[in-house]
Amino acid sequence: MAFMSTDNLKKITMADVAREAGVSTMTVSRALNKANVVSAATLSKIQKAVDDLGYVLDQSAGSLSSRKTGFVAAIIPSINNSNFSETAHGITKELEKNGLQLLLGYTDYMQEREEELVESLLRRRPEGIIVTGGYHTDKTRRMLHAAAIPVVEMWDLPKQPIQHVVGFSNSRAIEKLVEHLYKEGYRSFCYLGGDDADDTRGQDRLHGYQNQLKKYGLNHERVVEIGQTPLSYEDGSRGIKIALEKWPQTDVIVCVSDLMAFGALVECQRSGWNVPRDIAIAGFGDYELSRNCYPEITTINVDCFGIGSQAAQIICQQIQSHSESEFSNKIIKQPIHILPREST
Amino acid sequence: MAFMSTDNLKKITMADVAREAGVSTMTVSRALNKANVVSAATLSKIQKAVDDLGYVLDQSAGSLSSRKTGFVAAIIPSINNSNFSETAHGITKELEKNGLQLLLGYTDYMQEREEELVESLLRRRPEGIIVTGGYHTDKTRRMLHAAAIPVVEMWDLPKQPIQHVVGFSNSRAIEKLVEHLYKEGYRSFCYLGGDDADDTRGQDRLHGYQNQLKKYGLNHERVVEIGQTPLSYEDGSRGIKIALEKWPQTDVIVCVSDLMAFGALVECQRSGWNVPRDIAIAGFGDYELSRNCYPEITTINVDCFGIGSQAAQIICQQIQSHSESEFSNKIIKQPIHILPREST
DNA sequence: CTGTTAGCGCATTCAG
DNA sequence: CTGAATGCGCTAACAG
Repeated sequence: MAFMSTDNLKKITMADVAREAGVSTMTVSRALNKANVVSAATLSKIQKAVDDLGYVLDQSAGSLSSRKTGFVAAIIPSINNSNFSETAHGITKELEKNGLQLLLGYTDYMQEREEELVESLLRRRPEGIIVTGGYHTDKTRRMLHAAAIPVVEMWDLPKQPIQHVVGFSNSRAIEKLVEHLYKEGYRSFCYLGGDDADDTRGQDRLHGYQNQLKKYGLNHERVVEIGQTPLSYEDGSRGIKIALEKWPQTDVIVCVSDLMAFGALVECQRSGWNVPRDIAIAGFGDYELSRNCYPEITTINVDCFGIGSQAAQIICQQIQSHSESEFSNKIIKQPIHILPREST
Repeated sequence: MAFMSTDNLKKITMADVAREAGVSTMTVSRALNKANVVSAATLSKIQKAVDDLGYVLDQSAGSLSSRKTGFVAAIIPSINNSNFSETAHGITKELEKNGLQLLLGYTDYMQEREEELVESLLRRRPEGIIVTGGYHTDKTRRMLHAAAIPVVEMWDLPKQPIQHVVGFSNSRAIEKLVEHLYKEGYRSFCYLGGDDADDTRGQDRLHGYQNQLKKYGLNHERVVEIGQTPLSYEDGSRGIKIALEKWPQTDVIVCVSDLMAFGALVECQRSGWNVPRDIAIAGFGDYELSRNCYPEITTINVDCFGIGSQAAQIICQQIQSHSESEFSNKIIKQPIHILPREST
């Protein structure tokens, strides 16, 4: 590639393009915004000018004028090795179709960070916002309300939804899993989860576990709480050792996530315990991993990608039909599927 | 929570806050931008007005005026279950410290999407941009140059860097791995990779593999190319079956990624082949998984998080010391570590 | 189909 | 430490 000159460093504006093409800036604006309201002749003149000058539209100026930023904000706990990355993918895909750009914020599982993230994202004037879970501070709720934009809560079924919801009941999911395992004949249960009070979805899952066992009159107190979110393999490995030392009669271990379940499974392989003969293991989340390990892990499937794309769809609809629609709040309950596999 | 009234739906601007606090908008602006140049008395008046009105600063207007958007753009292939999510995390963390917001774009491993992504991100007037790899179309290069902002290429060592680089040689990494395996005594190699010509880093890895084997005068033609990026477990499982059918004498399989390696490992477990006794397996990327499975997978470590945070650091430095610095391009070569583990 | 006028909501710059 | 005037680069609204 030839040496690139450092000349045209001064910013090129729409006015430059207009002058070059011999039209007004308004015509350039129309041409560039794909409004098919410009004659073919002028369009090509403008195209040429744009190419010659290397002009790129300045949306930050445009959105000030049009009061449409084209941003949608989303807040998720983490993007690493978690179900939420699938959700982020789903959101992005859907927004892309509508020409919207995602502004992503991570809390790193620190609930208290949500408030500041919401504020800093709101400064960008997104046209909609997606948040994870149903637990928010009062100030957060106030800010979201004042923003007067579509809000979607996802990954849970909040008791007091802000507006729209795309989620499922984490406790109900585990109840169904326990029910399934009970029917399979398991009676001596143990639970592996995190020790993080902030992880509200984790807490909900534990409650679901305990509720269901109480219904059966079974011992629901064999619970190992170990590790901070994001929980991972090591926590599962450490957890199962503790569990089986304390309660060697356990025949099935329910894990708060597939990652923990896999860690537990690997620990069994190392220790020469046969899964599921000696001990059965179940997880949560239907990670790609859990259907691609040996033995495959019994788990609960939730449509992570679908949660994201549906949440984004709601935002897009609300933006287009700019109805105030206080009365059309959508509560979308995602289906949950128990996937019995080799590990139980 | 009490019923929320739908009244103050009209946008609240800085002028409203100024009126409420009995000062000029300029003073409000200074107070809110943390410039400690406002008297304590007026500051608290402004704070009160902001709280009462629920005002949130409008950065999209501010950045037009100040010519600083506070955005940094980054383009990565994918965020799902890949090393790049760690890199995105590293970028975000570093930008956060500097009060910058990441604008993320995914190519989904489609090289041709980079061009349109660059253009749409540049419309947002980011103050810097980070791209993955060193292969870009001419138009992309032109746009990046014309943008006159800091550019970092990462995850590779381009022959013709645009500006700054944070990366490593993918081919050199595999050469080192093959060298290690050779010293361990392996002589009958096989390679498992994708069949995607677009995956330039994958191609580089294959070349490294073949180069090193040529040096040893060993057969370098046992290559199974299967699956599109992002390669995953299934590709590894299918690949190792094909490989061992064709070349049963193979004693070590080198995989383009840990995910494929794990898929291959699981296939061995299912088929009752002992790893590493019957067949050894090595991967690439040092995924958390590969040190938490059984047997642990020999792999190549690259500091994914560090690549991201260093790339972001360079951007931040360049933004602050707004030097044109055509001559201070940083080429940061990341270290590569071979991690011998149980699978070889 | 195209141009003109006005202004989006802030921060820069210069005065006080 | 505070205020007034001005304009960032673009698009809405209207007129032709």
